[in-house]
Amino acid sequence: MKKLTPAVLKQRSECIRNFYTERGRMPSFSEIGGLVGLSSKSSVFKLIERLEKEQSLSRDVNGRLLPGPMSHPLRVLGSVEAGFPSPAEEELADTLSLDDLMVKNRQATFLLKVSGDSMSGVGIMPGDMVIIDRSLSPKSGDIVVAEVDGAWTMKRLKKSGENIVLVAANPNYKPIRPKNELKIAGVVTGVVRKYQ
Amino acid sequence: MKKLTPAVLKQRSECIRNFYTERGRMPSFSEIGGLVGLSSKSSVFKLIERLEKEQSLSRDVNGRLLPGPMSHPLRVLGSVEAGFPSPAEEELADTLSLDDLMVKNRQATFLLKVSGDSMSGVGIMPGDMVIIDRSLSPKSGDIVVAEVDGAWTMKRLKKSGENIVLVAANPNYKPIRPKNELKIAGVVTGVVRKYQ
DNA sequence: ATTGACAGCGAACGATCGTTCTTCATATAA
DNA sequence: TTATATGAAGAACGATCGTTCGCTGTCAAT
Repeated sequence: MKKLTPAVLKQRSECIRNFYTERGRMPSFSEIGGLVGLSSKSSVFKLIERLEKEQSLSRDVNGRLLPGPMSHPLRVLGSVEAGFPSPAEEELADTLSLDDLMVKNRQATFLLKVSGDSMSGVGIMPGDMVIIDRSLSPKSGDIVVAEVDGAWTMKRLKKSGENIVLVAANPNYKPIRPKNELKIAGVVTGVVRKYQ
Repeated sequence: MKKLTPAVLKQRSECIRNFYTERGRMPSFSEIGGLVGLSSKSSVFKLIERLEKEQSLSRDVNGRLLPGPMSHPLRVLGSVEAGFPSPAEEELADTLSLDDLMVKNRQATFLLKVSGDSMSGVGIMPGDMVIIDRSLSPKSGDIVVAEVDGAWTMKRLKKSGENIVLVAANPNYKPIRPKNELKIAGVVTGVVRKYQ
């Protein structure tokens, strides 16, 4: 048999990962055999042993398979101006999942697409999606989604004593002082934007 | 025994869902028993049958458990100015995972923290994280991370024939015309920002 | 040509899986 | 009261799981 190249190993690892993202669970050894083209479970067993050593796979406390170190890993590197990392540095870097990073309380969280440029001054552009947490109590300085006098807007909340003002981050918009009621739907905890 | 109230049913369902989000896989029947406090697998079996009918759980083609309809759900709602949705609308809305939304090719993707305000004109602020895909071939108009004449920067790429220019989105920065070499590390496919 | 390492196959093992059945206790209805 | 429905327990089942062992064949170095 030919040598098992890293390329082949990676391809097989991706087969397994694809199964996980598509089906929401890890495949069994027999299923992995079918995915990568191995008719013996023991061959799969050896494959898994390898992938474990390479950290592209891990196991539960109970010995069950898990995708990657945990959850959906994304490499996090340094800052742009600090220089670009070498492959060696990458291996040391932390990994995380966007979901875990951005969402604390999944039950109370949802996404909202932004239209209008009232917050473009702080980098929230039309077309962006904002992550909103309903469970947080809004503090002064937070960006909130609120219903003021019948209309829904996204603005920055400013409290000074009893005085409450909603301020846009664009000088073209005037601060709003709610006359009657102010219903705050949630606090903006993050922004995501997708190019292409 | 007392009647099995919908509240209890929901609580047990959430126990299972929590296990999934924490551990990345569905629990076995015995494990579910431990989670919700049932010492018999057959009791768990009946519980699962119920949850299946209530659509709060589903099964594989192979009969394996799946969390809910599918994947890590995040509600996606309409745009801010279109008005805020009622609870009824929420249930109909699509759900998605941030990871699936933002990352196509996980192997070639990583995150980079932005420092400097050279791209603040397009809403990429200092402290934001950009999602970079190494596998994409940079096209004119893309925002790229590149090494020009020894220094790493994030700029917008402009090609016109053989002419290549890197343009900042901040008028304080002058366009860069790479003299010697231009190494493009990857294309920015998204931006995420986290408040608090 | 001989050797050794490696990739894969196939059989067999105990363990655990999900399922079914029977039994028991209790709450509700007649 | 008695009767019935319901929730849970427990035993037993075949099926599948992950694991181990021994074997074959091929590539590469000696």
